Amino acid sequence: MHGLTIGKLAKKAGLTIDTVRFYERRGLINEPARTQSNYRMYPEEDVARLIFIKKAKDLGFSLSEIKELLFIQHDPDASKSDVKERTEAKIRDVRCRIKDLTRILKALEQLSKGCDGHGPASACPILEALSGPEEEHHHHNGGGS
Amino acid sequence: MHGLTIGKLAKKAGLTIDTVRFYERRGLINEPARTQSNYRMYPEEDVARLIFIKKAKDLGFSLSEIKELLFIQHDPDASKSDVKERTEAKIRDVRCRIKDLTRILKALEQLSKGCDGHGPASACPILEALSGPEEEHHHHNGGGS
DNA sequence: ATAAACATTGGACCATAGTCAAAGGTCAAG
DNA sequence: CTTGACCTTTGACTATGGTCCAATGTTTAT
Ligand SMILES: [Zn+2]
Ligand SMILES: [Zn+2]
Ligand SMILES: [Zn+2]
Ligand SMILES: [Zn+2]
Repeated sequence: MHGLTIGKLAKKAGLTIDTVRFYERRGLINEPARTQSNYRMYPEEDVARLIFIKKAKDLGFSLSEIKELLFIQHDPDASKSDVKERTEAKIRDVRCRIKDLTRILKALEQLSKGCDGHGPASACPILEALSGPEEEHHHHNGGGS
Repeated sequence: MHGLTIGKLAKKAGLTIDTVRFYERRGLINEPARTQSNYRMYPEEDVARLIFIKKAKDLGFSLSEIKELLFIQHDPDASKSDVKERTEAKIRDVRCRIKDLTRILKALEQLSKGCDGHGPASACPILEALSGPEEEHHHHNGGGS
């Protein structure tokens, strides 16, 4: 018998069976062949495909973005620039999120610095700042994952 | 007549009616008094409370964390250190997320640098890197929001 | 008086990425 | 042949933060 059952596949890829089936429903992996008894039988290549998904996820790509990357990977007409553009878009997205978080961090640090941490909360400058008048604030660019 | 209907309140706070009711369900604002005709009537203070929520949200606090902050704010026995500790925890959380994103950014930049963007995707080093063998990777500290 | 604007409730639905359970069929070992 | 491990399906549920809808009731303005 050649091929892997879903359990073997999941184990090789370091995922759960549920996750593999979830990716199938989402169209990230092809519906595999079935045995006479209706068990899914996967080709060895699907291990690599799942590892691809995991790695891309670790890089911050969403499942739908990963789906596109997988499609590109298997499209003979796709060009490197298709991949590179998506990578650069993700870089912009991540940079934007880092900027947003950095602004938040600065604001939190300012607030924390203003509070000595002693005495009743009723006189806490952090709470006072949050209770103060409204301000303008930045709005985040769409972006993926 | 004193007090605000939900529409006025939402407008003053810059939220939608649905969001105000959602916050009520989540216990972020008290259930308000009702008129004879069952309309919610809010005290003016609730405007400040909603603005507090918005500001805390902009600082990266989750609704359940904000609920705690609001509770502290109105607890005569609460101390500044309760607030400060939560602020510092959020600072650690945000720093951790920035670090995670920075690692991701570096990895994406490396990948992007390796690809000239010309030619067929079949020879794209980005896709090759994603198809390669598995590596160890960092695991993110729990953390809130 | 009548229409527009506003309020009420309950519940469904969006996206994201799974996770779990129930009820049953299949396969390998002892 | 039975037990346990493995597989099948459907569908519900988790967490987060809302958003929208229908059907109905109320208030306000003209
Ligand atoms: Zn303080
Ligand atoms: Zn941003
Ligand atoms: Zn490339
Ligand atoms: Zn982290």
